[in-house]
Amino acid sequence: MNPVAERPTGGAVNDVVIPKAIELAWGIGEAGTRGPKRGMSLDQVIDAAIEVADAEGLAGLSMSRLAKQLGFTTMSLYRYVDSKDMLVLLLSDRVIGPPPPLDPALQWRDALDAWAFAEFEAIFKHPWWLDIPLAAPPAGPNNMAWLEAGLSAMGQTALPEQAKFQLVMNVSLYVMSRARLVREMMSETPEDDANYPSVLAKVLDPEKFPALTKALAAQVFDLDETDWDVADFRFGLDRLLDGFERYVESYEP
Amino acid sequence: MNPVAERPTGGAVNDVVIPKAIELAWGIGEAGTRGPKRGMSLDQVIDAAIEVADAEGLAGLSMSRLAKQLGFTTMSLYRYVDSKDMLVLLLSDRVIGPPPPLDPALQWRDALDAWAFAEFEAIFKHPWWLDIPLAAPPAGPNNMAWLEAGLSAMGQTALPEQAKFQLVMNVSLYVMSRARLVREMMSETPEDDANYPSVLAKVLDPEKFPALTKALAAQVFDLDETDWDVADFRFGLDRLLDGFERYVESYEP
DNA sequence: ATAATCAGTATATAACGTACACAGTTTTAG
DNA sequence: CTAAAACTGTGTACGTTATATACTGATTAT
Repeated sequence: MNPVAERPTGGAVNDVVIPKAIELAWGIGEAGTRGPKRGMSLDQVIDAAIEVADAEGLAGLSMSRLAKQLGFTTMSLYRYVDSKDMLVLLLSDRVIGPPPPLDPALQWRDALDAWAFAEFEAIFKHPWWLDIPLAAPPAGPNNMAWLEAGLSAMGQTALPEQAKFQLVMNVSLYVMSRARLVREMMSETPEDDANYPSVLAKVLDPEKFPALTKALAAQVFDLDETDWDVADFRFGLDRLLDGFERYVESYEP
Repeated sequence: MNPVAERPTGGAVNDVVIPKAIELAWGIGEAGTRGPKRGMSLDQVIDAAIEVADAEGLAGLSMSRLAKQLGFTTMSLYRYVDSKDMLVLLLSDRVIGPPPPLDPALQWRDALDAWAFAEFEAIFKHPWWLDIPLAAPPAGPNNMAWLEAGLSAMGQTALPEQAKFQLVMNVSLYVMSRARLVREMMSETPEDDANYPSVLAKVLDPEKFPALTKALAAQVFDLDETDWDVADFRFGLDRLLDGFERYVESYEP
């Protein structure tokens, strides 16, 4: 009845049970010395998974496909990871990578702005990242580093911690939402693109949808311009940060 | 070589091919008169799918599970729908329902605010809606009605249509992101909830994550308060609309 | 030396979406 | 009025998926 041996999963420090996935993400796995040497490392598995997803999307990433990539059998992967969900959780932190260093001389608004653009770009290095269903609040080292960078951008302000956190989070949510939109646009065939406004025009009754019809007539849904996406990302981010600015000013009279 | 008969899928009006899914969403399916009467209707299928998803989540909605609900065989469903993806697409419009009527006397900010809260509440009537992967830009009647309502809320302003659309869209994206967050919080066991901050505390090196450590010490991640979610939703929305206000004012000197 | 622990493999299972062929029903064309 | 065409729901079958389980063999601690 050893209470330590009794613990079902994960390691524990000072009565706090750390989920196994988080342990693995931070590399706090106690080695385990007996038995044969491993044929690969968890890092290799994760990196190979990223290769597969880069090539064939998240939907194309199956355990068997990944095993083939590594030259092992499907089931061998389960010696490194408890489940596919856990693998994806590790992926989601690894693939986003660390944030770029932020110039500490920047004012909070410029810093947050740069941070947002950096996240936007980081996402589009592996767009399938957006397909990962977020199950638990992120706790991997890269995710935490991004959060750290965002929070430190707000460090100059006199805001309470709660507010800093909320603002940073909201910027991140904005970036992810926008990235999703852009990805959606990209994934369409040019034919569909051209069709969308005309389909709407056919389907919408101008009497029931006057505002929409007006927007449609103003070619709101036509996205011929080359960098529709970045311009709109810029626009929305500026509005968002305008709102933040007003709030920050209310703390610096 | 009849060019009409040659068309592979969907109906067409004036050279614009309407995708079949959109036809079905708007109920523009030409009946098809020959053959036996149908045992059910597409609406019944969709409603049953909503029942299943309400009971067992989107992951629990399989074609066979849905068929059982309806008392038919799995394959019978494919007489109503080309694929599960198409069913889900129809679901995504049906389940969000129509927007509530907006008081036209409201100022744009109050109207948008009410609109955002209404969407927030609508989502939480069927939280699994958030799990639906958005494949194509939404074009169903309910989605369009929500968009119409949002745009008409901005109708009083002097903004160009593009800007109106962007602002409305950004509010909607904010609502969805926040809803995702709240859902994530809800889905956790109270035990995990309590653990998250302490796990972070164990894992984070205060030297490498000073800002995060400070936030952690300020109990930013402790969510004991009863309505944590609504308060933060309110907060972020206010900041967002503050930003909009500044922009709108720049058009009304 | 022997027992415990680990690695990778092989096999098997349940669930999934859906292609396909079929039998029965209703409407339309000749 | 008959026959063809179009449509319904069903049964069967296939390929994929994640993963449980039992195994063989390697390595190390006792």
